[in-house]
Amino acid sequence: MGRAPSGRPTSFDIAYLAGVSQPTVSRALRGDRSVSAATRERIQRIAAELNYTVDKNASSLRSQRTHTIALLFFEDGTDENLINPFFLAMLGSITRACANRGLDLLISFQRMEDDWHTRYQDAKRADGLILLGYGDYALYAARISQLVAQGTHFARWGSIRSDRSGATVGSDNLGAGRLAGEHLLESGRRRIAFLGHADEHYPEFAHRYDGLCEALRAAGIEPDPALQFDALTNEDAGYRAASALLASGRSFDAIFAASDLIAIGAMRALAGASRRIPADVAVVGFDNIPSAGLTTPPLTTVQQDISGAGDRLVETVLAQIEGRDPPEPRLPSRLIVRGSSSAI
Amino acid sequence: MGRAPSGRPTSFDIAYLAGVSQPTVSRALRGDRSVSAATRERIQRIAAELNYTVDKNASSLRSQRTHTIALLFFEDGTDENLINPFFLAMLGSITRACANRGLDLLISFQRMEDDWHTRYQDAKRADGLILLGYGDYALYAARISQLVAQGTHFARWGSIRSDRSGATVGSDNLGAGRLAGEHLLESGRRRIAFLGHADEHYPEFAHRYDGLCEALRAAGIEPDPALQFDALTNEDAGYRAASALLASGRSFDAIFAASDLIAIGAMRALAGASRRIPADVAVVGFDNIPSAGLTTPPLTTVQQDISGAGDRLVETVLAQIEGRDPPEPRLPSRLIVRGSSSAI
DNA sequence: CGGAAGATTGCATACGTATGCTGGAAAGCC
DNA sequence: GGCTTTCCAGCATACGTATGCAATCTTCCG
Repeated sequence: MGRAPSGRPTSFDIAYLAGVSQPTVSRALRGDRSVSAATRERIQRIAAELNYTVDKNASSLRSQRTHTIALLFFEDGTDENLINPFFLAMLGSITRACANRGLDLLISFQRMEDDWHTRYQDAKRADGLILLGYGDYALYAARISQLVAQGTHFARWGSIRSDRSGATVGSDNLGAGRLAGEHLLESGRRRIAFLGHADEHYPEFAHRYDGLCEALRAAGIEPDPALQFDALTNEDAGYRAASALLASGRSFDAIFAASDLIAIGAMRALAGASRRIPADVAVVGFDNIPSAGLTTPPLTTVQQDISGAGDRLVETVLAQIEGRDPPEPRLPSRLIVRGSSSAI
Repeated sequence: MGRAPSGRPTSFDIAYLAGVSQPTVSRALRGDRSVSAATRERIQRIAAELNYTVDKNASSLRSQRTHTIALLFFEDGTDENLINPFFLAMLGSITRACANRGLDLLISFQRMEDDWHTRYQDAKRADGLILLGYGDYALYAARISQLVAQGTHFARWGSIRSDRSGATVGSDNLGAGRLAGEHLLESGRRRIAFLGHADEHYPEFAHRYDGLCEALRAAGIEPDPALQFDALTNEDAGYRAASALLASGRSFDAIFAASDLIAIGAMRALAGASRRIPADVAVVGFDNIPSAGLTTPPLTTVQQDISGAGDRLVETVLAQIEGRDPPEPRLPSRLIVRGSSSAI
């Protein structure tokens, strides 16, 4: 019945010591009911004594299940050394969600141009993928449909309205935009500028803008397209967008920025132009990054449900793998009111 | 010569199509010189056409090398949902270092109490470990020697003077503390308080304090132990430590905080007590987290060589795995001077 | 032209686990 | 008591790759 122990223990060693066959060990350790309780306990005890652990490689090879998820970040070239703080928070949440389910997490940063779409699941490294990244949506839309075509299990963080194919999980950006808009309207603002791209290349931002517009219209105000300025999600872009807004000469009494980093850049520009916040201009950001509480004045912002997001993303991937129905993909957000948007 | 292709391609399928044996395919794809250039190219072409990728599980099982490193974060209970920004930056750097070397990165957050010391390398999931975490050093010193005893390959981020066993990579905390001290002395400060633990439980902080003391003595000033206040690395602790300092009634004209988070908390306390920064009190932090540039006034701080750190950590683990000599473990830091510490 | 060295490739097998199938024993049923 | 059913465990094998060794073919040299 098997060979004697030697070196790092294998299931054969346990089998030898327990006086059973290797398959019985395998079954016992996975809690298979077809092993009697008595032998199961004996085997588990011996395994514990020997500090035995199942070899993941052998196990994955045989069962074709890795119990691992690969998390793929990507950013389009910019910010080589800095990671978007929002994604970092997300990373924490995803890690926890995986740990809770006994999954391992592989992590990798990708440039948009890499062939990330094939590397992990094909190499049997992971059972599924989670995709995370800002950037021009059009650039990876093609990759995504390729993933769908290949039958890759994946979930992605993004805007839900824009792609029905593939499993996308995301905040209710439309509702969140409306929330921000209503808050600014309630505090008496009427001319609300939006800093952030608002086209189909950046659907998340676009939906936030749409939500703002909805709130304005509901209050009987027709949105002014001239108050929308493009900005990608970093501080410099926010500074430039706000500078352009100031230079345009148009009057405005509030700024809704598509991200906190944009908002922070904008506040710098406003300070440079001696506009007082919130007296002259109210500012609302998006994401509630740690720095948001530290600006002067502290930044009012929209907080996404990050800890829910990790859970939802992991659950969505698992649902695909196991053929279950995916969970609700849309997550609520809430407004964090701070000093940058007090009433006039 | 092997069976015909079916389903996801294997090395047998490639072999069949190329009219060679499976071992030859394996050798060709790994660039083994013992395969003639002609066949190697033919095989590579066919493999590319079929979108073939080596099955990592099978490969790892056979070769006993995973080409994967496991990154283990841990924090002692506090901050369940927030991750220390410094470690996040580190994560980015480590990820990049792994990618550059073709390594995969497994990531996992651990509580100090878990049995992380056995889970990864024993299960053959990773060739080596990187350990990252603040917390009471005494708490995991035992685990670390256990790792060493087991022959686990690992590198850890920490303070170098305090443990010779195992491979520790870290900043030159002593030198960095001296740097901060000299800067404050040059700007005319004489009574410099230190906020952060300074005992053997937190060797990194202790060495920063030691560096400060060295600088003081070199300037002919005997350090006043009453100006040192314990603080763990978060904002609240900084606030409390600074409050205690203020309440002590002792005079001081500068604060050197063991981390930026502590510094930020301290600045809040100073503002509450109407002490002007830097006119009344200069403040220097440590880490240069993103928020450091956003405080009012912007925080002078010490920047560790994070991108070098990731590289060094990965290299140290690899050196152990491959039996090479480890690289120099000590990394230099530099001072980032901002508004919080201008001359009086 | 014989033999040795070198270059290529194939053969056999190992890595450690999981699982379909078979077989024997115990238990339940009429 | 003979039958079916249930429970438990073993046998055989597959997962896909990497590698020591033997075998073949070239080439080269005396």
